[in-house]
Amino acid sequence: MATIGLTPRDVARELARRYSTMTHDELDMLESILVPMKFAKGEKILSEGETSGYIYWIVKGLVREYYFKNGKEVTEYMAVENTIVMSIESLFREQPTKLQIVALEPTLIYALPKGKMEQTSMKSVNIQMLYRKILEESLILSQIHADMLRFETAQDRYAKLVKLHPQLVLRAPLVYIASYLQMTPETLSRVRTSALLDDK
Amino acid sequence: MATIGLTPRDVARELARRYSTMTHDELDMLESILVPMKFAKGEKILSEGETSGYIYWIVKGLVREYYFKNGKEVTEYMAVENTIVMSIESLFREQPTKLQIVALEPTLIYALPKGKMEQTSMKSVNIQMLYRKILEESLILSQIHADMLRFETAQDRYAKLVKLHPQLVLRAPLVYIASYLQMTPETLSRVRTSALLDDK
DNA sequence: CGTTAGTTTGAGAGGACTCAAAGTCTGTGG
DNA sequence: CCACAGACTTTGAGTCCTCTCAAACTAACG
Repeated sequence: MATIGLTPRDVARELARRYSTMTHDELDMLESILVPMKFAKGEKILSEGETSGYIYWIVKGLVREYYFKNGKEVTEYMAVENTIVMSIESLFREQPTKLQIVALEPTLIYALPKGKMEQTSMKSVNIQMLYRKILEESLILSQIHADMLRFETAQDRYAKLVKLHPQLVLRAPLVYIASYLQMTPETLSRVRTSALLDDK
Repeated sequence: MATIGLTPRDVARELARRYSTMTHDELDMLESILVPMKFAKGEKILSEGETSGYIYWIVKGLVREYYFKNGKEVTEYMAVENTIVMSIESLFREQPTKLQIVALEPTLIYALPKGKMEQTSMKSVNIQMLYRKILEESLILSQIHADMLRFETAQDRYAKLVKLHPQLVLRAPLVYIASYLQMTPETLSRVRTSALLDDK
């Protein structure tokens, strides 16, 4: 399999393309702080109680973020390649995480250490911008997610997810999609079969 | 009525205290970019279609952020004094806002112009930090809000709001609290009366 | 002090939940 | 390479929470 797009340099370029613009020197800086990480299917990326210091950029794979609520697992977020995951509360308040992150597929991540991002932000305006844009985009995404869940039937929520994140729907197990969409697995199963019927 | 805490200087100090630390020069800079705004009850702070350039810091009053979904008003957010409101998508993507902001009480705001915040961030590390912390805090709040709405009964959601934002519950009209909590006004009304009975 | 916005109460319908059980898939070890 | 175990998905039946629609009531504002 080709590895194009998977070297640290490629990743730095991709981040720059998406969130900022950069000189060669800045690309060098960014590249130098990236931390590559590999996870097998089912492996924990972040475990409960750890304090996270990273923003995770997913290069390849599928990842699930979840926590326990009233004794039940709740899927807070799922992400495929070319997106960002982080344990917001842990990262920014520097406290142990309640959110856990697992790989649902073999996953390659380049992690941005928060501390180094802050330091580097002081030296480079474009890296400062990169960091800020990442935060801004995360805010926008969290709003879009909230909107998807607001005042909609189970049917509509599922339809919207299919439109917004088709990859996710195709690759993630039903149970997790269900809890991401705030419904029981049984309901999602029924929604899916009736959605199929509607298509005809 | 006393005006302590309401001068630009006081506001700059309060922002510094909450989100960063600052030298006198930096306080001067911050103070110089603050834009005071006054709104009467019912007045629009941001109207549909405008492109917002501000982060609003509420010094006094109560504010509601809402949009239309399937022809109905949905309350996205409400905020009292010493909190921040902004139209995230409009501000960061520089596009016309779908979110509108209205004052539910006479409201005093000091607005932080995004452009100037960015410029000033390049001159001052602490203002850079202030800006970043504001974004980080907003992310955390949006998660806490999402958690409040997840997999809970109408009763529980209301109870949680009372705990998290008692001021809001006391001061905002029932209709808006209901739509903020994703339930109909009828349901909230019933929840409230039965909550009273439970207390005895 | 009337008019309108906001809140309460009632009755009925329906979507999503729970609990239960059967069926299917997947990966690991013999 | 097959078979079993555990994980995941589907199907069914019954219940309940929240919605909708309707109407009465109350409060706020000009």
